[in-house]
Amino acid sequence: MLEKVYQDRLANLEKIRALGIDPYGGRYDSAEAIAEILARFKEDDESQSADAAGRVILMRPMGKLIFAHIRDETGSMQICLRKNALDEAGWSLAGLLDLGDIVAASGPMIKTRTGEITIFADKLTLLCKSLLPMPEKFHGLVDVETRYRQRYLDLMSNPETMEVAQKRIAIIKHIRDTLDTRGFSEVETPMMQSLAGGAAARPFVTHHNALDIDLFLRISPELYLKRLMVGGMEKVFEINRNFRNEGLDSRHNPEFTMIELYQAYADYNVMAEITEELISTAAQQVGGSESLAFGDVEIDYCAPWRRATYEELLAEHAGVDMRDPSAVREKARELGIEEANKDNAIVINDVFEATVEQHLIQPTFVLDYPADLCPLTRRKAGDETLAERFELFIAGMEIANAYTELNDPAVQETNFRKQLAGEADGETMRVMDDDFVTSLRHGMPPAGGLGIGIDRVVMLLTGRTTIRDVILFPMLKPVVET
RNA sequence: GGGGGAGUAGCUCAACUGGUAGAGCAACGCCCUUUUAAGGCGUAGGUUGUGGGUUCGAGUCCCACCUCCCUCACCA
Repeated sequence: MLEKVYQDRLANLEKIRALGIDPYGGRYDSAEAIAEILARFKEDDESQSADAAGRVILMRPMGKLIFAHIRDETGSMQICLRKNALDEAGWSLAGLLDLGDIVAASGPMIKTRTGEITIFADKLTLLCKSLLPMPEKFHGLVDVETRYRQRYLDLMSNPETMEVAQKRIAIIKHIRDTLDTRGFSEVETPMMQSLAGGAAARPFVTHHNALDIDLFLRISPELYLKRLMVGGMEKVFEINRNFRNEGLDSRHNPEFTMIELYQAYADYNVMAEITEELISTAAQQVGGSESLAFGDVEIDYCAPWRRATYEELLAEHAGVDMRDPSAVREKARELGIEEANKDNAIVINDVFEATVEQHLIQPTFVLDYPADLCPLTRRKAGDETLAERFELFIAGMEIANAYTELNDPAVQETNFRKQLAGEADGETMRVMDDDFVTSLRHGMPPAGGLGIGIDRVVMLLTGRTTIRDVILFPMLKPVVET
């Protein structure tokens, strides 16, 4: 059947060629964005005209008159093709159009008696013949697998998919603009690293043939951005992909987009303010409100957000004092968490993840993590057991992570060497990076650093509860030919 | 990786307790100059994800495999 449609359309393509028309079009400069055409339309003015280009998404042929809807990136509108108004080749072409073809139509623009703004074309230009059928015109494309595997079909037939993609673009642009205003510079650091540092995650491994060395796709840009701080760059950020060789689900994709930023002479409190500003203003601008639905909850992005310490939250939700290891271990056993061969910090964190995170629905900064969990973070002044770190949770998801950066090379070296019992293999943050320690010995200014998961922010601000809806080409298993 | 669910025409979906696989849209032919998912008449379109099995008979029941979704674990 598909083969028959294809053959029919190929036949139409040859008929179009026989009319002397190139079925694959060419440069076309005169089209105006459909949203702009519709916006400038004036009621009761019959002297208007317009020129629009887009994909044919609906067609209603009625003898010597064809109504069609075309859609461009900005919207869709009706065009009308009439035998009387077109030249002979133009009318022949109109008869050979299929759904999915890309055309341009220009001519007078008036409102029909049913109230629809319509271009009554006196010129029809074929810009590209489509040889395969569009998804169903009313229901669009529903099959999730096809939506992900053939995203172009999803984009062309489901306007909300295009809308999410545009909002993602707008959010990232908003972040860049805001940071530019604050005096930050965007930099690029290695995606391929000989040591996978800066985070705790299993890396992807690849091989460089000429050097005959294994390399890791980065799990974090952190240690490179800090080297730039040592070099004298005071406000830097990078928006790029990180790669983590772990499970896939509705909140995790193996490659995901992070922004990391560093500001000299700042601390984690400054990072919290920046985080609030970036996300709350993005909610306003892109989501249209500071209160947005996510699943069945309503998130209020109006700053300032709740700030609570790790210790307070653990007491509130787990009912234990994190400074009392035996109480924490007892709670862990109660929760069914294996604790026997793990260090205290690991057990505390397991209990925290099991009891607290799911309750952090409204934006919440979790402050002051146990220092042992944070090898790259400065200890808190006045309490060496805590680190000046926050994580931001929204809708139970970790959205951001920030430190007052550790710039003491001796402490950094010690932390790199200290492997905590109970950390999963290959998922420690304590990878010895001698060159990084050397850089700290040259002196890194005190600084605040921040990482924000862009995909998850886009999820929140577009109300999408699966990460695959905000990544245009999410990871899927390749189709196996059988 | 564990548990649960799904896969039927190009698309969106039906098919009772195992009994001749259907509809709408799209396609093809004819009619139609103001339609709005246009309408009317007609035509064509299927290895029911793949491979086995049970049965007189399998889309339906059983086994294995593939892919996707949900969920748990890991993780941001």
